[in-house]
Amino acid sequence: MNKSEGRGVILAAAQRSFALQGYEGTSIRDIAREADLSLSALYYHFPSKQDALFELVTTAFDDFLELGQEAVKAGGDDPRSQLDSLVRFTVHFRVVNAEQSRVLLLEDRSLNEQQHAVVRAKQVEANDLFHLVVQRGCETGMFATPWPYDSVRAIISMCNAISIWYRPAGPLMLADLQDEYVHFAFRVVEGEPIEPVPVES
Amino acid sequence: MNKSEGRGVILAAAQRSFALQGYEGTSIRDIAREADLSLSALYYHFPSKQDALFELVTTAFDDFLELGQEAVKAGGDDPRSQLDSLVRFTVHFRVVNAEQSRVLLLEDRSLNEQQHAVVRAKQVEANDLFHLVVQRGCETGMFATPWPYDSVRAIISMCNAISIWYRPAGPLMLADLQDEYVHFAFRVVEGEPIEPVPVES
Amino acid sequence: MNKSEGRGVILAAAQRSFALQGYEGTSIRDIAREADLSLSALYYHFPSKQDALFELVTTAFDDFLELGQEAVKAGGDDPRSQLDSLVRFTVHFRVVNAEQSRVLLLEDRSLNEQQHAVVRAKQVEANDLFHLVVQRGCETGMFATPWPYDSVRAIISMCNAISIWYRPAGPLMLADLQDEYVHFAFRVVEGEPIEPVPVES
Amino acid sequence: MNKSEGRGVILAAAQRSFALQGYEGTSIRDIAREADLSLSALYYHFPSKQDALFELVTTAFDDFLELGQEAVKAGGDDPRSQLDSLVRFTVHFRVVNAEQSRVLLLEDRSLNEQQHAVVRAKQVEANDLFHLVVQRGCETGMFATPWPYDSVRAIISMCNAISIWYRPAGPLMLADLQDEYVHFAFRVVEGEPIEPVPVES
DNA sequence: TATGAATGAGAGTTCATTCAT
DNA sequence: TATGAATGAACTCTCATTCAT
Repeated sequence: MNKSEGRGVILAAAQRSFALQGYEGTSIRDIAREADLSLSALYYHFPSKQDALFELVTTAFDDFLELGQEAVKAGGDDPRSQLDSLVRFTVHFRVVNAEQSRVLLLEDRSLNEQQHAVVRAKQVEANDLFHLVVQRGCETGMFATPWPYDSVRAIISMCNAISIWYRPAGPLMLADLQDEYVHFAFRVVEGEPIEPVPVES
Repeated sequence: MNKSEGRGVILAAAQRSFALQGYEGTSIRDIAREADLSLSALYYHFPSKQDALFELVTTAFDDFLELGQEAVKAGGDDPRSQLDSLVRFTVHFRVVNAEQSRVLLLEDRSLNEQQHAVVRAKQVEANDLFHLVVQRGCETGMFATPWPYDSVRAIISMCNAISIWYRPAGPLMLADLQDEYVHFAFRVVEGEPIEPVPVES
Repeated sequence: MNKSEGRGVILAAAQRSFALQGYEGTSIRDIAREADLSLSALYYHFPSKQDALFELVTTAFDDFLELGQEAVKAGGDDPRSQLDSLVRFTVHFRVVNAEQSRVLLLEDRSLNEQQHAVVRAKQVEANDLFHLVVQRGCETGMFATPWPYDSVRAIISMCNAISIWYRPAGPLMLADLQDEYVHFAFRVVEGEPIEPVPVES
Repeated sequence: MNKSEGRGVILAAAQRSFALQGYEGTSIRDIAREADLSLSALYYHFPSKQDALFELVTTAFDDFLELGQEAVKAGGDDPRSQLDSLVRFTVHFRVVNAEQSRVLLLEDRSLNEQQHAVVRAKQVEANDLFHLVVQRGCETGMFATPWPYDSVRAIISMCNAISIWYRPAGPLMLADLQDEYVHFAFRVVEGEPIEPVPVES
């Protein structure tokens, strides 16, 4: 197993464990077991448990950011289709990368101050994806909400929560969930959705 | 200090610590220090750290439930004023009892299975406060959302998140926040708010 | 066992172990075994292994200093009888407290910077006991050495080394050793001993 | 880099590290870093950390012994000039090879029993250089000390200690130090130095 | 009621060392 | 010759908990 393989295996194991038990609730022995490696092998690849968390969280944010930016771009120039695309993507990300999302959303408090600062910056950047879109939508009169900033907070909150309650075995199809949340988002910012949403439970 | 005082001091210290560092990230020595008590004093009052968490979480849920039920009642028979009252209360609770809320929302995974079952039941009960109101609102035609169930999830998610991002030192007054979130909730369930919301940032 | 007893037992065990295997070569399990205590009991009494070393070293220096000052005083005003008394005491201390001396002489490098500074100050104070006596002896013409400072270094070095090579089971009686080293010391500083030394091997 | 170069680099790195932090306080990673080599490269050249120490210590003793014997020879037949030469050489060795000396003097306790036996033999041989000279000096009446054996211990102790306190940046020139210690040695054995020592601080 | 002293288990981390390449 | 990857044992230290007083 070469170095980058090793790192990958460890990160995957750590993500699974952190998502399930939390960072503090996970021992590095848990991770080693999950990765089917010896304790010390972990320390060949990562200087500390916290560094592994940091790498997980930053990677997760970078992934989200990159794809989020693409989603906005894919929405063209129209804030409405940008919001549609961004919410659709976010719901997708929270469902498909639920573990990654749970770690990123819940475990950042276990980073040290310096790491936290880095992550907070990425967090702001990620939120700004939404803020910019909604801001422009309001300026162009497409969104009528009196609270552009807090409406974004509300939308982000509802999307993020998906990664916590969503169970893949459940009845909700991802596509339906995306439709729903796009709908909710447009309701919150008080804009017209770009296309009629098919009504079904 | 009598017994019930002692319990109170300990629970307060535990709540502060758990809210800040998480259950697993808090040692029983942290709590003792925070409560300015000896380690053994803690064990006089609580059989274990986990039991203290359990008591915190159940109390928090019971508090929320009791006041939530009152809020619904205070809304009379009209699902619209019930929703108004319920959201207003929830925002209030998440702001004023932010620590309690953070523990209740984030630390339940550290309970044991049996405790978790108890808590999950209360969680369902709490969510049902919203579901029943929205359900009735839809049945009476006052709320037009095609997804009564998931719209409640969205509303609950956005309200709960407040306890995470809200900083009391910030510019947002509680009353404004309540107005906003009531507004958002009505937008999500697609109903008419019971009174015009004053527009200000 | 009360707290100060506990500390005493641990310090004794640590001293024995450090003297034999060195600080770095001694694990806290070694100390615990030697003290017949559990690992964790050690941490009830000392915050760290290094702190135990620090306490040992400072105590050893303080003991040496206090008794050394008394020895000088006991020598009255005459630098010759002061030197006699001081060397006699030092040899005694190095023989009787050989373990303590070995730790103090060899393990100070394992202290942290701040602790080291404290210890270095005591070291200087201890050496000054000799320097002051020899200085005065030279000023009064009783000692003729052209190098008062370095002759003290030589005397201290030879005395300290005793704690390393001396074996109590060996043929050398303490009293004889004291006579010898007093004699050596006077030879080095080039002064007349205060009394004829009985010659025997 | 060929094999013997590699060994040299490693031994140099080990010596530096052991002298500074002690054998037990030095990890094999410290040595690798200091030698700018990989961990495995060390194990190509030495079967174990302890073997490297053994080689360092034996080499140091062999060096000292060889040069010490030459020093005695260079002193001709006269015990006085032999002692002069031997002390002069020892001081030189302790100053110039201070690291080597510190390892040899302080770290032998970390050898295993068998290695220790080998080293102890060399130690005896090295001390015997002095003992033989002083013995003859006493037999010929040139040295008057009543304790030939212990006076050697004292002389060796004061010389060895130099490698511990000496700082090359300090004011003491090597040549002066040699003069001083030759003087001290003759005082201790109670013999006439072979030449007048120039008096200066 | 409350504490000081102690404990066994387990935490994260580093150790000297090995081995396939 | 030399290395990257891995290992088991041991490290210092902290954990939740107990118990005699």
